[in-house]
Amino acid sequence: MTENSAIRIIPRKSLHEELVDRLQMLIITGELKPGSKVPEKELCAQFGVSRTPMREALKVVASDGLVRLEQNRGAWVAPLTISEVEEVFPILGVLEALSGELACQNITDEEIAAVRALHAQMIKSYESRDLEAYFSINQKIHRAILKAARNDTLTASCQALSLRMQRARYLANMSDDRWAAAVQEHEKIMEYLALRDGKHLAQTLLAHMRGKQASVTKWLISQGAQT
Amino acid sequence: MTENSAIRIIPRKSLHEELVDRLQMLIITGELKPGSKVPEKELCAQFGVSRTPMREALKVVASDGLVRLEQNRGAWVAPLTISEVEEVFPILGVLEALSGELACQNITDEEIAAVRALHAQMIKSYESRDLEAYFSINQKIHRAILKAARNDTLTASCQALSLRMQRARYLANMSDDRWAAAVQEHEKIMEYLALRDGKHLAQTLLAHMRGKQASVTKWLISQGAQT
DNA sequence: AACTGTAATTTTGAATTCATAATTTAGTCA
DNA sequence: TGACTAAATTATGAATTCAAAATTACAGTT
Repeated sequence: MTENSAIRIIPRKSLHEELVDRLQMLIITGELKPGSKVPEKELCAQFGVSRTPMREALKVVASDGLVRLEQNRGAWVAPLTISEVEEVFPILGVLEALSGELACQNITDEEIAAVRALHAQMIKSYESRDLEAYFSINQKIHRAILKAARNDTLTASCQALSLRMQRARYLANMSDDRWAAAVQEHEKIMEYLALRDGKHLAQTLLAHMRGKQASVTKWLISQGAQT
Repeated sequence: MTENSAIRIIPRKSLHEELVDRLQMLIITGELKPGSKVPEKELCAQFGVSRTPMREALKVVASDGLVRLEQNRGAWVAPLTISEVEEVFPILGVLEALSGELACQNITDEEIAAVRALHAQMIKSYESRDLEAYFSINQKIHRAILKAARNDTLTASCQALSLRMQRARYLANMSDDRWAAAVQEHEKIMEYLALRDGKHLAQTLLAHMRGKQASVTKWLISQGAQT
C-alpha cells in the first residue's frame, strides 16, 4: 500500500498550486471529513510528492479557511458550522449582487445568449430532476455572470468563499419547494440580465443567496451540525 | 553583511505566519517596490530563517495577490495598477456597506462610545493636519465597525483587500478638498452608526469608498502608474 | 563593437535530513 | 485492574541538500 498503488504524477502547473486544487477538492467532496485531521503523510504518498510542496499547499488552503493549522499539531479540516454559513452567505450575497450590477454594464449580446443556453440546459436538468447536472450548470451560470462583470478580484473572492459553502451544497439535498423556488429565481435572473437591469438583478441575486443560505442552514441543522 | 547585521529572531507564532505579516508590511510600506523581485535569499538572511518557511509565507502572500509567483523565476511584488484599484475598491465598498448594516444590528452602546472617542481623536488629527495619525485612527474606526459586525469572515475578507489598497493610501497624499470631504463623510458615518441606521450607514460607507477610490486613482495617474 | 553560442554560476523547486514537540506504548506500583 | 510515569515512537517544523532551470559571463566570429 505504501508504494505505487494510487500514485499519480502531476505535471501541469507548480506542484503546490496543483496540490492546492486537489486539497480543496478532497475537502469539498467530503473525502476529507470536517473536523478530521489532514493525513499529511498519506496524502504525500497518494500524490507522490514530498512534504515540502504539500505543506506549502496546506498553508495556502488554511489561509482560505478550509483547514486550520495548529502549532505542532498539524492541519485539521475546518468543520462546517452553522455560524460559518451565516457569516459567509451574506458576504457572497453582496458580492454576487455586485457581480450582477457590473455584468449588466459589461456583458455582450453573445454572452447573454450563452447564459441563456446554459439556463435552458439547467431547466432541462430540473425537469428531469438531475441534481448533479443542475448543480454543475448552475455553477456555470454564476461563473458566466462573474466573468461578464470583468473583475478578476471579484471572481477570485467569490470563488474562495463559494468553495467553503460548496461542501454543504454538495451534500445537501434541496427540498422540492426550495428547488422550485431556486428555478423561479433563476428565471428572474435570466430576465433581468437580458434587460441589463443591474439594480433588479442585484436584488434578485441577493435574494437567491438568502434562499440558498436558508436551505443549507436547514440541512445543517437536520444533520445536527455545530453552531 | 551576511552575518548578524540585521538578524532578528522571531518567536511568537509559527515562523511562516510571522513572515506573512512581515512580508505584507514590507510590501505595504513600499520597502519592497511594486514590480520588483522579492529577494528571497536576502530576506531569509535578514530574518534569520531558512528558505522553507519564507517560501511557505510567499505562497500565502501570493494567494492574497500581493506578490506573483512565476514558474522557476521566483516571486515578484505585484505592481499596483489603476485597473486593480478599480477592481478592488468597489468590492471593498459593498463589503464595508455590509459591515455597516451588520454593525448597526449588533453594536453595543459601549462600542459606539469607543468609536465616538476615536472619531474625536481623528478630528483632532485632521485639525492639526497630522496625516499619519489621521490614517492610523481612521483604520481603527473602520476596524471597530467591522468588529461590531460580528462576522470574522467579513473582517478577514476586508482586511485582505484593504492590504492591497493600503500601499496606495500609505503613499498617496490626499488633496485638501478630499481630506475635508472624507472628514465630512466620517461625521455622517458616526451619526448613522449612533442612530443604528444601517441602510444609511451602508450608503455612506459605499460613497466614502468611492471617494477614496477616486482619490487614489487620481494619485496613481499623477504617478504615471500602469493601467 | 555587436552578435551568437556555450560554459559557469546562481536561483529555484522539491526531496531529504534533523531537532524538537506531541503522542503512544510499555511498565510500575497502588 | 486501573492510574500514573517514563521510555519509545511518531509527527511536526524548519534547515539542509540536491537536481533542474534560468541567468550571467565570456569566448569566438563577423
